[in-house]
Amino acid sequence: MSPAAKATRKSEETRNRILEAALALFRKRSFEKTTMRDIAQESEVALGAAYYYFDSKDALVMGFYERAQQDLAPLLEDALSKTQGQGLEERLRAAIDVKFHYFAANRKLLGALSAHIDPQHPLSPFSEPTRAIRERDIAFLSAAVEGSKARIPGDLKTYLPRLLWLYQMGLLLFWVYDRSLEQRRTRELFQKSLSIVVNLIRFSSLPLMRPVRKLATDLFDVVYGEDPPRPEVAS
Amino acid sequence: MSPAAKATRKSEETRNRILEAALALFRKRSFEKTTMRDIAQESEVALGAAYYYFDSKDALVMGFYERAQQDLAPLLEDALSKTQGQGLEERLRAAIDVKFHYFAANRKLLGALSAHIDPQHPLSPFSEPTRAIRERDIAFLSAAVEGSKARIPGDLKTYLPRLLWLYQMGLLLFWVYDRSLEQRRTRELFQKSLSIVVNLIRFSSLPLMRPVRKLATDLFDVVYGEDPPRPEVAS
DNA sequence: TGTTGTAGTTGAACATGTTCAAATAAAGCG
DNA sequence: CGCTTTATTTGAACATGTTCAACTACAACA
Repeated sequence: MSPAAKATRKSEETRNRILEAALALFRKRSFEKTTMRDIAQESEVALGAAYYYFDSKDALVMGFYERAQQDLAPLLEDALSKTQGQGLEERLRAAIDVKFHYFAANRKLLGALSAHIDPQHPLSPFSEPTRAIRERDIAFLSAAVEGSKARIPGDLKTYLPRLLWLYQMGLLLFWVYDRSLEQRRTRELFQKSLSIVVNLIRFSSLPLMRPVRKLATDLFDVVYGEDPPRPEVAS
Repeated sequence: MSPAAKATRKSEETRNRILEAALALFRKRSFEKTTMRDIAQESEVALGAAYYYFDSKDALVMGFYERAQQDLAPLLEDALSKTQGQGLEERLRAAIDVKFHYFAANRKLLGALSAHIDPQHPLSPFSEPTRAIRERDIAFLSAAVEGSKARIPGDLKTYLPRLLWLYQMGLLLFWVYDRSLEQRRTRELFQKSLSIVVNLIRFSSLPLMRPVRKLATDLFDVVYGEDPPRPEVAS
């Protein structure tokens, strides 16, 4: 191995060690109660070094999110290929179940990631920094629809994946803060709501529902409309 | 005036002075960029005194919220009495408009109040500390429905106000983060969505829609279900 | 091999929300 | 009034996220 490659690897190892230590502490003690000094100590680097690898405490959570997305990709592909050609409900359930499983050990930690509504906040599920992750996620829901038996009218095609992403996001959010035993309520909500969602899609896909679809998609366009050029931000 | 009353008044004045200074600074410079030291200086008290009157920086926002609710009550009553007996759409529009108007000067500040999804966070719109305010708010929506021409089926009666509160909350939230010029998008959303909401209520109130209503209310019960007794919290 | 530049590392210093023991003022009471 | 208790005020001290100038290690290169 070239010396340069060795250095790169060492640097990556350090970065990884810091991230691991951080996530372990976050899980053990919650995001809020873990200090950057704790993380530095646990990963045996100086405080400043942690900031050399991660811009902020939030960036560590972002690191978790990115890794999650990487881990999830093959799992989701697997779930979707196993349900290829089945009903939309089965495919959506399979995809969303993958996430519940994957995040089960980090349920609380997920809260740090989604605690902010403000689209300007880096960790918000609606922020610019999380855009790439969000879009890859939406692509999976798109694939779930595509590979199912469901026939979706053309005027819904572009909207449905984002709507389903919102639905799934709501479920995960509810789950994160679900204080019932073993998150029983989330399970019940998932079960009941998914069937309703799928029936709603089926029903709204009837040809005579076209005007209703128009109402919904118009509304969606207002919400998702592009923001105007931002005013200069003093830096 | 008795000395005790005088003291009470003086204390109230100090508290008020701190709150005013805080809100003025929040408006001028945003919640985040205002420090407690700024507030203390502006209101001419020591840093510690600010904490004597307000438990935390967040508590100042809570103070704003409480005052807003007090100010809003007569305005809402007025709006509702003026639209007595009119359609649900008019009454809801009137009520929600009152809020947009009232909060217009504090739109950004409202963000500090609603930035947190976590129901455990004191400032979350779903938290225990904001419960009283929330319930008074829901009561107004209840009154808006009651005094309108709309006939609501019995099985929806208890749910509708809370659903409308969620709707209104969503609108306000969208507004807070709406970066379009003069919040044009929020206005458009309000306009279009309100009509859809009212039509949805009308439609779902048809006798033959009873099973659909049952689906919806069951779902709602899962979401709003009581949490089990909380585990002891180490203090 | 010596030089130089880059990547990585360090801990002190800073800003800011919050706490707290001590000081002061005011109220109540005999 | 003098004493006691309570309310208010003070600013130093603390915890923690973040920045930064200085230092070290090491690779590349003449």
